Amino acid sequence: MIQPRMTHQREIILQKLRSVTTHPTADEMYEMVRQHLPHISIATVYRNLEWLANNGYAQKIEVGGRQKRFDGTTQPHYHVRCLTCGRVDDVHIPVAPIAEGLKSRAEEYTGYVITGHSIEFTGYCSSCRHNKTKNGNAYP
Amino acid sequence: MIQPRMTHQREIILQKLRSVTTHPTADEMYEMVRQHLPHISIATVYRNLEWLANNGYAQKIEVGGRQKRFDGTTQPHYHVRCLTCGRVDDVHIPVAPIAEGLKSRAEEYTGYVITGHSIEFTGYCSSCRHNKTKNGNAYP
DNA sequence: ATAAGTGCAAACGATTTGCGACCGC
DNA sequence: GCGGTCGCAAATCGTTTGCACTTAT
Repeated sequence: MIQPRMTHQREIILQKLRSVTTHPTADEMYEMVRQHLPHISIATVYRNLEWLANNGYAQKIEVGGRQKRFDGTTQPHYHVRCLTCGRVDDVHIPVAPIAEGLKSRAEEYTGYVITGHSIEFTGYCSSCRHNKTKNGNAYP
Repeated sequence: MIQPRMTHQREIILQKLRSVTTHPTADEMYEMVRQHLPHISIATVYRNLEWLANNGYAQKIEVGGRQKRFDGTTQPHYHVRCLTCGRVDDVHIPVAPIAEGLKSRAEEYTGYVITGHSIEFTGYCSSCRHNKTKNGNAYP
């Protein structure tokens, strides 16, 4: 039986994650947390983000792009990702009614037992539309 | 101005990709193509899959899991991923009517210009439900 | 006191890149 | 022949892991 501990590092990581509405990557979290805990290791950040996600304190979101992102919110919702700058924002469309319709249809068509779904929108955020200074499209 | 060439490697890669209904990862493609071109390099496979995706011959699909997958089909559709074995199948739900409703609502809520969306279902495929021999849940 | 958690550095898996040789057009 | 493409090996990027040391309970 595991006996989880609320360490100082874990506490700060969760607090920082909840303090933002963005969806930071592990290394963005590392930079944020380092301001309070300068000696923290990137491995500790990864381990704790994983732990927080597995224990219902946060969610790990696997959207397009190379890095995984983390979300301090636990209720289900959808995401938009900017194709220019890579930022990920929430889409506050009600999930439940959509989910019902999709789930049953998907089960019929595929023979899977469906346990979840996610929707990722892609497009251009307002700030990227304004500064047309293309940044090399780092996030295709 | 670029002058793309249909090299032997590119041709075989596309042909192999179109010959399957699965959604192979780059290294699965490498193994498949190697049966015909034993000296091909994994780098060539990556470069060509990227090229095919960027030039409308295939799509790169970025679902959960560590590796990206490729799809020889270019018309839009959704995917299901098995949480046990990691396989990805198509979900033949009509995309257009769903897309319209979602797109406009997402734009309203976020201020993004939405250019696309993808839906990924997760669940358990029929063969994984039958062999309950858990394989360590390699694909969370 | 004990086992969960840490920091560090090294290992890892997936993908990308630099470069000289090669081959479609 | 020119320039796009190849194969190879090395480099890079994000993430995970082994290990000796801390620390919360």
